Amino acid sequence: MTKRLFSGNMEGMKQSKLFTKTKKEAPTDEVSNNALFLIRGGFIHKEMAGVYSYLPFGLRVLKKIENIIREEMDKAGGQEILMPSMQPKENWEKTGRWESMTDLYKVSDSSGREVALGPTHEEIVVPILKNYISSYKDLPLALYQIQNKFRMELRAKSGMLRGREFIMKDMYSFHTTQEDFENFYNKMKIVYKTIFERAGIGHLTYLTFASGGTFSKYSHEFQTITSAGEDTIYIDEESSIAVNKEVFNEEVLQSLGLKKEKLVEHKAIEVGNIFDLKTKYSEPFDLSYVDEKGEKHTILMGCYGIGLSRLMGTVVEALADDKGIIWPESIAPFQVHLLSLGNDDGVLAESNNVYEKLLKNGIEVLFDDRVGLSAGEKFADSDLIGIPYRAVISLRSIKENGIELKKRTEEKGKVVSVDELIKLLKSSI
RNA sequence: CGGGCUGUAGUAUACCGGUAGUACACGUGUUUUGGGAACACGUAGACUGGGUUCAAUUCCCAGCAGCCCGACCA
Repeated sequence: MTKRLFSGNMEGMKQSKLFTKTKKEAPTDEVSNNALFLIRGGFIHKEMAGVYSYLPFGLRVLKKIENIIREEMDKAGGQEILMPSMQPKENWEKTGRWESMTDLYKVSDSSGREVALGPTHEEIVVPILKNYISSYKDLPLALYQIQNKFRMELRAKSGMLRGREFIMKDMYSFHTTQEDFENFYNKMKIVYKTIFERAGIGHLTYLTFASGGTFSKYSHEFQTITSAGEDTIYIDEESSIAVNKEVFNEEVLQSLGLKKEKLVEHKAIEVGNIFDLKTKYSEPFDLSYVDEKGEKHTILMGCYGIGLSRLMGTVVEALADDKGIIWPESIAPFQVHLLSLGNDDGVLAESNNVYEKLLKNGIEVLFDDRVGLSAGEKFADSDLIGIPYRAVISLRSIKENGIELKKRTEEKGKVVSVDELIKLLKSSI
């Protein structure tokens, strides 16, 4: 089932009309593979260190990631909301984080009023709920949003992996008992695993034990193997779990039942995390409920984050080859890249026919209808952009009575009919 | 935030104390068309401020910005 990203006829796009262009030269102010490919392919544009605009391709990928996450959050019982980036200083003073959080962006206007640019939203979501939650009957509850976050990283780096403004899904859950919380927390582990599988990096992503947890001594991270990663983790393939270097010691391994000699060291990037917040944020705002007996209790909380922009960069890092990006079908900007080769009128007419046919069948297609370009240039662009399937129409393919179809990961393609192509693409998602 | 390096066209680069050159991209035209075509013509550039100098894009200083290493990263 294909989810429509946009209304109207935006399922397809003609490259001759697209305002972005691919770049042959790599920019010198980026080093990381994800930023280099995403910028060269026209997915993103760098505004300043750690801050990027999303261009049409990049936005499409982002929307697809967003849809996967939204579906899974909704399935897990989450209710979607959208909270502001500008946040009152008083809320942050109440939790002590106006002073303690060193990477908090504080901005002031000409009247001298100071506000925070949200790096996370406990300070907002908790006061909201004070207006609505007062009984045990209102709980449990889980709210989430997909929204821009701000963090004053002293050193933004690695392209989309560590930005100052980035896009994150943050969910907050609210519970009456520790048991209820733990059930939900454990459910979220499975939900997260599903999300990373659907995003195409499930095979590289591990539930990782890290420092910072409260109820179980650990916090849980989801780490994806990539050499561009900032963390070092030790993976036990058999149980499919990992231990972050920060808590890697004999005592921890023993408590997790892991054998040191079976663990393999990898560089990895944290694509998601889940936290037990206990009453850390409900307490300062006195977010509480009354139970069946009329007794008042402070609400227990958990929080669950996934960096969407980081996930996008991670997929590029983890799956690209030396020619460019290799998108998983689930989050590729388009399902198929249709290339029209040569300037023959018959080829152009046939390409247009096929393009229209694909659109009518609800297939998302990027159509390289540009004239005057060499075949090599179109192939190189196609490899860089990384759409899973490439369909070529040329004098040669017409002579062979079909379309040359090749996966991005394959060396050689095969000739198929339009109907076979449609059938394949309809079933692939 | 400490240390280092770097700022020349949309991008990537060259040379230079005295008129800034090239490639990609872009525009016009002709040829070409299965792995980043060719030619011709054209558009477009020295981060900001101060100093030295007859003269600064070039040398010096400061600021700003970018990158790298480190620290930091609920």
